[in-house]
Amino acid sequence: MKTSAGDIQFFNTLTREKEKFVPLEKGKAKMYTCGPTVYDFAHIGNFRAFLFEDLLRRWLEYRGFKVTQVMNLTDVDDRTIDAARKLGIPLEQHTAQFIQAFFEDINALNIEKAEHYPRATEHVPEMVALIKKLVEKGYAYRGEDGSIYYDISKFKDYGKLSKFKVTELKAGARVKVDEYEKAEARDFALWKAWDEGDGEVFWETDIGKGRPGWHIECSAMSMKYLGETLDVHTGGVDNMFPHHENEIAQSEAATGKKFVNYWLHNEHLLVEGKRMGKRFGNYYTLRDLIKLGYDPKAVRYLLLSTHYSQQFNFTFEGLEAAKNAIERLTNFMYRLLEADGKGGGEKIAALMNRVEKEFGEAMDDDLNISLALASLFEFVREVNSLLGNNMLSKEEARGVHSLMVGFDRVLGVVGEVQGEEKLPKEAEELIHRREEARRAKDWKTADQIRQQLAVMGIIIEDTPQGLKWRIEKGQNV
RNA sequence: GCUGGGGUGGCCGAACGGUUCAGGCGGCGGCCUGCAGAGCCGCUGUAUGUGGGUUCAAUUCCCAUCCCCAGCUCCA
Repeated sequence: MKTSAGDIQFFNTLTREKEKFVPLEKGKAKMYTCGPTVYDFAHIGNFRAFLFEDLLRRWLEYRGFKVTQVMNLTDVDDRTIDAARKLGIPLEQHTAQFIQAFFEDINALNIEKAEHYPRATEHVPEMVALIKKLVEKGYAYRGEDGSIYYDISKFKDYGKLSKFKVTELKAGARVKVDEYEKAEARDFALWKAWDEGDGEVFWETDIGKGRPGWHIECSAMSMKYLGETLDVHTGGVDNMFPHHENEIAQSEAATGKKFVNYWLHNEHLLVEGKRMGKRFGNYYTLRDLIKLGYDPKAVRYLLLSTHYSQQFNFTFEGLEAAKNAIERLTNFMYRLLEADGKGGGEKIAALMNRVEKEFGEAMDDDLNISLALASLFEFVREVNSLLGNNMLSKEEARGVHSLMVGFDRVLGVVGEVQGEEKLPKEAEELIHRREEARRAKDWKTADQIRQQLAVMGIIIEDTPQGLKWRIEKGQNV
């Protein structure tokens, strides 16, 4: 059975084909994952992207790769400046609270930490250096307004990611020619000369007073932390053009090297069939959902359970289903801890081999999570059946448990399942009284006590092997 | 207009030329249980937008057609 890395395939936007993942350096994966623009709370559509990136990261780790992930925090751009201006507070003060909120949210969603979270405002010198290089090489020019633009006609491969033809863009009806003073409408700003709208937000640099354009931060920061060429770059489909296209243009023009080997793009989240977006007002933040009583883990499961390249329609019905699916997995983990049966021998070993193989092959195939989950649930059902027949020894159950923990290191939805929990004294007392009541067939008292314990967050179950209890997690939500 | 992604059972979602078209959720019934919970088993009537074609065989390939969604200068 194959459990080693080497067979992972990704759908590469650059080639529009599934390709075997071959890293630059054996056993290592360098990824640049698009992060948030911190002008407001991120919504769950944003989190779909971050969850996809998390799944990708976790899968590479599962396959033994040492991952170096960079996630940028865009803390200076038109929107952050506008938002701070409207509130009349300094830019840093405005973005700080949303950076903090962002980390709280990804923590709640059990998203693994990236190695680096570079902020645009802290990398202006790197960006300026890159822009200077592009000017020197003749890829950029200064416009009449003092801003510096990238001349895409100089970059032969422009459009290779999004498959747009430059000439068509030029003639495109929606190009806003008035927006900037550009020699050609399709050129984009590398450096924006200060104007009144920027207020206090500007840097005095060799290339003038102003601020960086949007795209340059990703080129500069990925180079700084990952080198001139990286393995994987991810982001939402909306960023494919122009953002990622421009990143390629900037980076490859500056270095003369290929910027990214594998481009992965996640599709959008829809709400009631329409794209979720801040400009449409039909969005939920994670905080909204938590306020409504939903577990962030359910949100995680829901957003993860559909392949990243599919548009996904968010519904509360789906969220409910996700919650129940996690519960099934969690219950399974508890049952494993309690198992103490005769032993299933060959059967359980075969089941474990199969699920490990199927789960792995599915995930290797461009993170086919649906198929991976299918094999996982099938496994759960079959092992549950063995458990029901008391056919699983303590030893075997422990083996299954650690296998499941391994899967959950990828999925991140179950979390710690503790066997040895402490029961409050009064609860112990109540359980004792209930047992007595049951022995006396005083069902009314027994049910009353069970209800009382439930209010305390303690779940009681009567099984053929005797009474079982556990403390309900997430009572606070 | 140009460039992409889709249309699969009550809902969500795999598979993509061939054993019964996974799996989850929901519903119903059964087993177990004092009841409940968990779990297991069964069922959820001919599920692949429509019309053609290729093929021994199509959800899967081809053609046509309808519908939905997205991108097209700063929205993940």
